[in-house]
Amino acid sequence: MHSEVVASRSADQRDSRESRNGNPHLDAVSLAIIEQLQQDGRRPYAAIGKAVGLSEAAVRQRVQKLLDQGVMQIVAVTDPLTVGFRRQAMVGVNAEGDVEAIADALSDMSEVEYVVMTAGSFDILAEIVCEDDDHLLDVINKRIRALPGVRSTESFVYLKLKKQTYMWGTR
Amino acid sequence: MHSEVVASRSADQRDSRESRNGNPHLDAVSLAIIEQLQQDGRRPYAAIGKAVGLSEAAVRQRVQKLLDQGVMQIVAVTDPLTVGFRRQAMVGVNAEGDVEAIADALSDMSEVEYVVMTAGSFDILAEIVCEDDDHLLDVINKRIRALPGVRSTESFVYLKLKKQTYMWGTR
DNA sequence: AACACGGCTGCGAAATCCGTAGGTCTCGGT
DNA sequence: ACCGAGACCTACGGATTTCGCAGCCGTGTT
Repeated sequence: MHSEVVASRSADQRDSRESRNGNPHLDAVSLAIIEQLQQDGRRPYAAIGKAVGLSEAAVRQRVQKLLDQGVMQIVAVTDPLTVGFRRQAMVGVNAEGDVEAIADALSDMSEVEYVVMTAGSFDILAEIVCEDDDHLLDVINKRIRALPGVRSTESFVYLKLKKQTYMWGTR
Repeated sequence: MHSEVVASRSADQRDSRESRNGNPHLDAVSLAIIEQLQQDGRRPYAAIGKAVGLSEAAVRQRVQKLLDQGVMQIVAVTDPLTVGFRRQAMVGVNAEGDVEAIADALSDMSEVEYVVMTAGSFDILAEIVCEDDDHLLDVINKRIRALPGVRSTESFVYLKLKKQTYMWGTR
């Protein structure tokens, strides 16, 4: 049937401290719960409990804790194209000075979906979601390049999205 | 209070065909429903109904349809770091020949979270999620560079994730 | 030993979900 | 003009789920 996760109780309870990097530690059962919710964010607690070998209430408490801790969130994700956003691009940014401040400024823009500081020939990568070419042009040229400290940018306009998963932790 | 979406009934019902690009058309009410679920994927239908001005059953039917059509999915998303993936990178790929086939090959790799074909100095951008440096190195050098048609790659190792939203359609 | 703490179970009440029947409006065919 | 099909909504009762809480059990501390 569905692979039960049998976890010795005592082992579970020992594992509920923080690991050294300050992140909450996740045991096998919590990972299994996350996997269930990655398949269907609305799956009932009782069904999850049956799959991972826990009571409904226990699953509910764990899920609530994972949400509170910010380990996961349960959200609707959409295909941008069907929601009316026809132009997307990844923008590589070269910056000088306070790079993190620039990353914060990018994060404040609503058209910017994703910001990450990187090592390599770009200091920052930012994903932009726009309604049309004019909108995209405006964001890149007028707003991003105008930020103080931005030395140069390079844009990669999306032609075709091939894969997009939310399956972290499910391998 | 919370901004009600008042939609003239007749206008709604007219709007439920396919738009010319084959994508299901979304009216204001469906967008409002999506917004609600982007804030909390488990929000009860009745609460959503109150917010968007529809009955519980109507919301339920719309949500089901949006899921069936693939317009959205309700899933748990996690912070990769807390789930044990410590190294991430964006890889830009230059390719020759059948670029789409290469993108497909990348998509088949479980470590590859995100693949997009682009215009610009890279043909493909791929996001890699790995457990450690060895794993990352292995994926990039042994598996990606080994693909026939891959001319060159450039990697951007993630230093700090600054923003990651799932708020498409919410502006 | 006693106690605090974290985590699990069990249970009853409240809230939610689900299927379905029935109404309205629009469009298309006869 | 009329009728039927289809899309979408509301209403409603029964099944299911969620929720809060009391109680229990290991573990670690004093």
